[in-house]
Amino acid sequence: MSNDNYDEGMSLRMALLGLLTVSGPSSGYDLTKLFERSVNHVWQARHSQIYPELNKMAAGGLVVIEEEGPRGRKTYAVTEEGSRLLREWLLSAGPSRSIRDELALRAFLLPTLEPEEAVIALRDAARICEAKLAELEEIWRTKTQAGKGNFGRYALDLGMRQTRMFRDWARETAEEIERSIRS
Amino acid sequence: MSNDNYDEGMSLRMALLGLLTVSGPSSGYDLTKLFERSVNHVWQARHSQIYPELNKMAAGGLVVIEEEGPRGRKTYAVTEEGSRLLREWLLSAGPSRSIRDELALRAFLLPTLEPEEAVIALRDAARICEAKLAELEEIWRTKTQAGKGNFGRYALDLGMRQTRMFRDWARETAEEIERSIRS
DNA sequence: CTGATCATGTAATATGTTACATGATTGA
DNA sequence: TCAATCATGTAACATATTACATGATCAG
Repeated sequence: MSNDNYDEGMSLRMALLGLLTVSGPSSGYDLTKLFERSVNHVWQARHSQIYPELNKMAAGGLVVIEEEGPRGRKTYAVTEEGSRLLREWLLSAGPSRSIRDELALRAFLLPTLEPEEAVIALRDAARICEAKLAELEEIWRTKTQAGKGNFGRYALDLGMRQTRMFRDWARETAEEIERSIRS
Repeated sequence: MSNDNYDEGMSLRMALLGLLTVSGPSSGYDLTKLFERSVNHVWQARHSQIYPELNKMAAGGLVVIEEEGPRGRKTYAVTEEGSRLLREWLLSAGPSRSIRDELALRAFLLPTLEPEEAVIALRDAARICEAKLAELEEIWRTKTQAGKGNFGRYALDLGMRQTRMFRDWARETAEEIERSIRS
């Protein structure tokens, strides 16, 4: 039951399987923090969503409780079946774009503002990106020093590219609008 | 009640206010189609979500039923209050990135595959981007020809940049993995 | 012994998808 | 007349956020 032929919402499940695959057996608590530090740039999930999902996954045989630790800590590990499911999902491409990007939506609605105000909002956005980028670059430095493998590195690279791209768009669009104000 | 101090989920509301602002008074049916043809690239909503939301918005005084037409058709228009709310939302920046991007998530999880398979999936992703890019560029051409104003144009530009960025990332990452396979 | 962090969960509510349901109008 | 499209809605379910709730362990 739950989600077997319901392809949406598979994402959280896959994200968890992926994190478990790479980081090895982990608790829901670990996974919550891993989520925040890694996948978070493209997908969010809180502990209140992660814990029940792990229970469902365990019930479905995608993961097993490998060990029980100190304060009720449960360490999960991916099973053969979980591994197979993740692999299949990753290889089944499909041009299915399920995107929800609030920042892009804001961008989309920007032209409903007066040009002067749109410029202010765009400069704001660019400034936020700049800060974000500095943060990501700092992580990049610490990450490439320690030989922590490539997981997260590709995604981090993607995150930095994305942030740069958005910053540039915001700047250039602001300039374009300013030009059109003056003319 | 409903969502007043609940900042998530404000997005659908804002998208509808934005579309109404730009396209003028429209019905739920119109808005559903407008959604599909425009905002859809960054945010999705079905009619089953749009109709109830419009009713809530009308109850909250953000829109009014301006006219009732042929088959129960109701034409909504933005009120002063709705207009003000949209403007405030757009000007309240905040580094709040609420993103759910399935494609990026897949990318993130790629390193869990065998290198050879990851390369295949990356090439696949790049190919999909290429197709999407061609599609967006076609829209760009028809849009910049007809003087339909700047609505959608900034967002379309952003969409194209995003797609290009992702395609390049996929390609370059594929190449990097291939190099590491050979060594 | 005390505050920070580890660790797991549930409840209430909001958001989003699929499927179901109905009927009017238009154009061929 | 009949198929396509216009037009609105609800019901059941899945997904996600916020807040509530509890207690163990560790470091100073």
